[in-house]
Amino acid sequence: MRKLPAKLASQLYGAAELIAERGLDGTKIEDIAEATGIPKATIYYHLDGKNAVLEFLLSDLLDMIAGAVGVAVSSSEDARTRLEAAVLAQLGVMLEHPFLCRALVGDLGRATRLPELAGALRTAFYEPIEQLLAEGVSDGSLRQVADPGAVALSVFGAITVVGLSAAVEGPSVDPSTAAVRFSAAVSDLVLDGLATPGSRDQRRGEPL
Amino acid sequence: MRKLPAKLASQLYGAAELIAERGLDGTKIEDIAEATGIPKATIYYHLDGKNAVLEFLLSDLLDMIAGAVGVAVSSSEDARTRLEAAVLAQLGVMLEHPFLCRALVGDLGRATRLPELAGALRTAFYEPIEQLLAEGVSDGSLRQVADPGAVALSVFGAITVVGLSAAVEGPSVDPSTAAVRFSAAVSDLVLDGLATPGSRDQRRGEPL
DNA sequence: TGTTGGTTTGTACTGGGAGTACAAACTACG
DNA sequence: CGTAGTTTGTACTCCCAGTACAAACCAACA
Repeated sequence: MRKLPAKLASQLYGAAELIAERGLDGTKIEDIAEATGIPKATIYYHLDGKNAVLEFLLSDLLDMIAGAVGVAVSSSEDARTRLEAAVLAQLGVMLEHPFLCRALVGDLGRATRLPELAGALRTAFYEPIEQLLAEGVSDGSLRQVADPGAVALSVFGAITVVGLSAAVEGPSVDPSTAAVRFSAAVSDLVLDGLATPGSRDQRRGEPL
Repeated sequence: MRKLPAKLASQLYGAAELIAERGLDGTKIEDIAEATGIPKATIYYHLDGKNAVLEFLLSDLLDMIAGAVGVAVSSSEDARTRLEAAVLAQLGVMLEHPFLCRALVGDLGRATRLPELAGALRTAFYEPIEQLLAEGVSDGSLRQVADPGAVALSVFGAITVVGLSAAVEGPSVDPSTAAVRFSAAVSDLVLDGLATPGSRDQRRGEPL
């Protein structure tokens, strides 16, 4: 898979909506050719088939997410603040690209079975969070939990599902406003939890 | 799609691992026939094709989850406690059926495009939580949040992603122990949050 | 026992679409 | 011009889902 020329790359995005709508299987190569204006023969000249089309689109999305989150995470604030920033960054990118997100949900299975993508998925979504939780414990802005791995996974799940679900609901008029709204909800949950002060009865000994 | 006889139904589960491993597309009907011992012609006599196989398997999984969560939710405890029970119940079923879960992730797109399943998915996963959060506010065991819908979605995401990821990691030796462990982590996060007491600086005015 | 109606299964076929082969045209650069 | 990469149309091949159908099988029941 040689790196394909910028022009073709940009045309390929025209296929995202199609794939999002019908899934990769429901989308014929001919359809992609028609939607993008790139003839079938040319597609096959550059890419190794349908999967490669999806792989190209999704790895791009994952790069964007990883990039945005990376920036958010590397400020000099405390970990708690950076976590909020990371949540916002991830949701921002996701809402900015609803079709890619829908394609991702739709062919998640195939995506996880494509080795490159599986790794990129981890890098984009999961690792920054895991990292941040650890740093939060060090700098005292986040509390220690019993099972950091599982908790990081939960946080990752909370963010991602909100983002995907928003994408599936359909493109929003104003993605960045929506991102702010959703990220507030997620951060609220993840930082402060749902228990009322009165019902916080079984903490593991740290003072209230 | 007439209701298919119990014997065939049970045989069909033999296809779950196959589908989980390779995805529905990577699985030929002939493979399913071989794995289950049900000849292709018989499969087609009862089911409307490959999708129907998946649909059958998944709707069963979703029923199990909806059932277990339903039980957990309908005790007479306060909402907070029932939420914990629901988390445990959902993860319990998911870890009990890793192959079905993997098939679900793998063909999530197709699943959401199958109208019956999309509804069942919502019923099994999302609605009970949404309900519970509302009840928690009434009975005082959970706090009020600004955007209940988005928060419910986050909680749903946290649970589900943990479950799916555990399923993808491979079947565990002792599913119910694993379920307890994971549900503890999720409940811990969802109820108490990650902020340290010192950093709880921007709550919306409710007293600490 | 024969008859009827559903189920089971093997075999052979059809059709659609992914991917391939290939040659002709086009482009760029020396 | 010549050489090398790219673009594209056309015409394939091949695989596999789904269908057709007929023969067997298995009740129940008169």
